[in-house]
Amino acid sequence: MKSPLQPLPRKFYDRHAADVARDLLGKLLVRETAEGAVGGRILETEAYLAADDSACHAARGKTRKNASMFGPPGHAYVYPIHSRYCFNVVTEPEGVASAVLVRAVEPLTGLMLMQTRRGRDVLREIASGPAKLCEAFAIDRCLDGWDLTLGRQLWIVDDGFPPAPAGSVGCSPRIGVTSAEHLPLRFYIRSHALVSGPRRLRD
DNA sequence: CTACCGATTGACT
DNA sequence: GTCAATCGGTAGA
Repeated sequence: MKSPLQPLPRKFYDRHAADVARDLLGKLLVRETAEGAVGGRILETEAYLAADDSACHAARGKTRKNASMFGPPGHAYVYPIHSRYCFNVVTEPEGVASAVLVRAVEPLTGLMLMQTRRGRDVLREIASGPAKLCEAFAIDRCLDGWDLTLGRQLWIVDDGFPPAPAGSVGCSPRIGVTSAEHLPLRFYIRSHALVSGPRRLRD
């Protein structure tokens, strides 16, 4: 019998990024630091593909910034943008550079700590957005390349929460990208108040 | 070295 | 809805 807080195995991530993005919905993101533990359920993801995806950071080859994407699946890819951070999980075998951006989670544990880190109380301002989520979970450049299957510091678990039924999962173009903007690679829990973006992209 | 720009957010109309 | 702040990464002189 597995522990309910067992990290997702590497094979979960060793698949096409769009499949991983869809299947991450409903999983639990967990973060432990000296300040305490926080956790939240994943509500919204975006896939960035290894092939035919000009919006993927790896589309123009390997650099120091995107090196984690070229590594093994199940590791974090954390990058800075606009003076903030975004958190991805690396997918597909080593050398196939694809990833899934986690855009929103529903805060479940450690809400007070997250509110303190964010400097805000309103639930929708805690982790409804890729950079908001990183601040609430204290995810920064130090965690770029972190192995998410170790089950410490930062990992993802299946806590038995029922998978989202097909009808409750929305799919749309990715938010904020300026190329390949038509590809339907964003996945989210429909009509959930804590999904990021304008209202029309939430239901 | 400089110039440009972005997988964002928060403040404002 | 609009828009500016902000700064690391990248390309190019």
